[in-house]
Amino acid sequence: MLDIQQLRKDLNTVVEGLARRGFAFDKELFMKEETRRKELQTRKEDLQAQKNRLAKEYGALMAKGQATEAQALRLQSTEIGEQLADCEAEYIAVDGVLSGFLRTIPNIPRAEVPQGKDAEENVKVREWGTPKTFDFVVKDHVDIGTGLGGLDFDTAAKLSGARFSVLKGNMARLHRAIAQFMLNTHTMEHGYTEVYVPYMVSDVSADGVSSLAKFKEDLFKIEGRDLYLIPTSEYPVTNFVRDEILKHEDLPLKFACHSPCFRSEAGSYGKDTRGMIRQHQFDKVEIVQIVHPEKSAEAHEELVGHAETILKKLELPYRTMLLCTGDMGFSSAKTYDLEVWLPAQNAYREISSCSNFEAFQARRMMARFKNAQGKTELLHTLNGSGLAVGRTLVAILENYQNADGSVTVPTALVPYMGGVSKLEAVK
RNA sequence: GGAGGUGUGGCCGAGCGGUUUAAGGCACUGGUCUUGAAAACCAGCGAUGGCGUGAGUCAUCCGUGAGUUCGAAUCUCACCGCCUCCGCCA
Repeated sequence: MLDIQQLRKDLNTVVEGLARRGFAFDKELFMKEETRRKELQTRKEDLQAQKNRLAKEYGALMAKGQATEAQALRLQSTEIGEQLADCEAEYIAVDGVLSGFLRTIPNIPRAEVPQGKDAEENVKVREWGTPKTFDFVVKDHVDIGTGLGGLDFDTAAKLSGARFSVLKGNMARLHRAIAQFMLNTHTMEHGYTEVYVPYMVSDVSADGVSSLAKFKEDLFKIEGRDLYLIPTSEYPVTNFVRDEILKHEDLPLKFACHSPCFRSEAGSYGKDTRGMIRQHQFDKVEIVQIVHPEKSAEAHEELVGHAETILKKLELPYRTMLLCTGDMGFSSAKTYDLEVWLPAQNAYREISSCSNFEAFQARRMMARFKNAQGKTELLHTLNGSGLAVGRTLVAILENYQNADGSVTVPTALVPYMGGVSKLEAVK
């Protein structure tokens, strides 16, 4: 959510900022509703003040036994009460429209975010590793995984339909090893606190991190309950600080969380239908930081570095992309995507997305802290995938495949595999 | 699922129809004292929004929402959370 004060004082800057990401802000609607809202609020408060005064005077008169005089005040109060009821009803209606409108406006991109309309215009900021050359025809992760008997999409389809997978044997173990390895790296080397969280959140929590009104369709909802399956553990974890006022000396908060993620993938029909790239359910290790507003830009770079460390340790070639204004998510002010090399696709594919939301989420969820001067201020929130577990598995299968169909386990993961250094056919 | 209890500021906790402008304490901030610190003492100290250059001022907020009343933290109803006991169960 944007700052209403800024909208009032500096509307044009906001409108221009939003235009950069292709969002047309309805200036007229906003000004009309906002003017009306302010009028109604002033009137409402004035009536309330009158009513408060009359009630007090009434009490004083009754205490003195002047019942007749008191009676007159009571009539007056009733009359004001009626006016107040009308005014209040209108205020609630206007305020509802306005705050509903405000909550569907995306964040303003930071100045250094390149202008662009879609992923085509993202900017590469760095590249790490060199894609390996193979002296045989490379297979994609589906052929490799099913060939070894470790990936089973047919059984998954029987159980649950499309976009699910079943893992077996050392393939399942490797999947678990990847998550363990990531979690250990972030907690033991990067200073994050491990958390375990609910995989369902309330509508209020969901609306704290993004716009529930806008993105309801992307989530799975629990029937008959106001609960949603989380599309990422950003949802529960960032909400730790909702409606809180933290102490500045407790900042930054850094959390790492391994969880499954559930996405309806509405609107991506026909996209990445093969394999594990795009699933209704996948695991992810998320890293979240809650920081002082002056530190968020710095924290963002650090957090991207933490995600990159995982790819480096796994020796997977990747590149770091700065998303252009048109490709950023709703709540983000700046986003870096990490793209890992997939030999079978002969392309880099997204494996992590690291965003700085600045005060956007904090304002939605009233996440604040007391600064050194004792004033309450909004926090800044950031998060990133560190990394998507399923896609990491895909990248390992493809990059570490051997001519005989086996897959070498990356050195960093061997200890997590109980010493197993190669995936062979599952019996 | 059944029975009972409970929800008040950053935290603890009093208040159960009208100077509540939410007591008191802890924590925090400033000051006095001290070589320094602690202790003690003095003072300050909630959130959100409106108006005002400003000192200020007004409104709202005691789990949430409705209601009763001239007036609600306080009374009524519904919902939600938490706690205790019983039942069931991984």
